Amino acid sequence: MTITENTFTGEFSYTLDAKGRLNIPSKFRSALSPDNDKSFVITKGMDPCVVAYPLVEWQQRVESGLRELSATSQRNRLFVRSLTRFATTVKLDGQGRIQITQFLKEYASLDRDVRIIGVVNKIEIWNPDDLQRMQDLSQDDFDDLSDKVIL
Amino acid sequence: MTITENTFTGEFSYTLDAKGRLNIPSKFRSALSPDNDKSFVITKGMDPCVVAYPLVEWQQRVESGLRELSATSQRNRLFVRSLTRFATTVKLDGQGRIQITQFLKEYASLDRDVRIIGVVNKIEIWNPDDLQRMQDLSQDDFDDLSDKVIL
DNA sequence: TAACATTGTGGGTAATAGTGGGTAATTATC
DNA sequence: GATAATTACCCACTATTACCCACAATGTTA
Repeated sequence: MTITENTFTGEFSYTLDAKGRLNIPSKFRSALSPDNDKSFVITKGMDPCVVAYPLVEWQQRVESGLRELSATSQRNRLFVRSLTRFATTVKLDGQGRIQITQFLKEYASLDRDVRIIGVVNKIEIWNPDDLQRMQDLSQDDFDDLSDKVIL
Repeated sequence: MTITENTFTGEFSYTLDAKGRLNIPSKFRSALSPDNDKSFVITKGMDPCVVAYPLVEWQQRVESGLRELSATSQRNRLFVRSLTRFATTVKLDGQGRIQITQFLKEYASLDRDVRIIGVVNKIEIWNPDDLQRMQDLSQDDFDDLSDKVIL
């Protein structure tokens, strides 16, 4: 198989309509493997954005990872809670859109125009202004990380 | 086999048509190994040009590395985002052309006439004027690099 | 050299994608 | 249990894209 399933790249501009519906780029929809049942898990990102995981990615990588964290540590409990509290499973409608919850819309200050970007194994949904405000990596940081990837 | 797969050399002049389509030199197309499914990943270059990787090259060298980076680190998130945001998978059409996204056209200030050059494992797409403006390496730089490559 | 294949380029058309809105079904509220 | 609010499902419109066909120029083969 050539195209990598559940892998997302690129940046797209979309609009959040009056009913709170958001179109998912067609390229992302077709990258979703069938076992996801056309569903994502959306939750609060670490940055001020909404993050959407393919359902199976969430179950296999995130949920199972969180399971490993001992609940005796307060820090762990806070971390787990912060991720799961706002996590919602959403399914694509007939037109390929998902519904963004009120809380997440406010958290990421999403208005009408949003920017959707693919970040390998997940998707981020941004307010265009916030995205632009994110500072770039310094050259030093870039150099540190460049042994992970050969460009 | 005479030609090395997924290896590109030479410089070619092509035109970007009104629909944003760009022909890939026939030599490059035939060098693409079949497992690429006639696809490239195009993205922002470090220089003001568009870079195109054969799909598998991108998956093996870039994507798989990015997958290993935990998103709990802010630096990692910035790094992954900076590389994937501008990356799009494009497939050759029946005539062997790819579609250049609006953003990349603007970034590399690509107009009608473009210069395509093969850079071993990837392809660069330049505005001819910008390419000419790039100065050549000095003899000192050559000396510094001479232990890396034997000419 | 004549016939043929390939390559770069252009354009028409059908299919798809993104967006908006109506209505029925479901859920929540009183 | 009746009503209001929300959500899910369906239909519709427009712009973009993908796919197909065409053709001139160049290269190749018999």
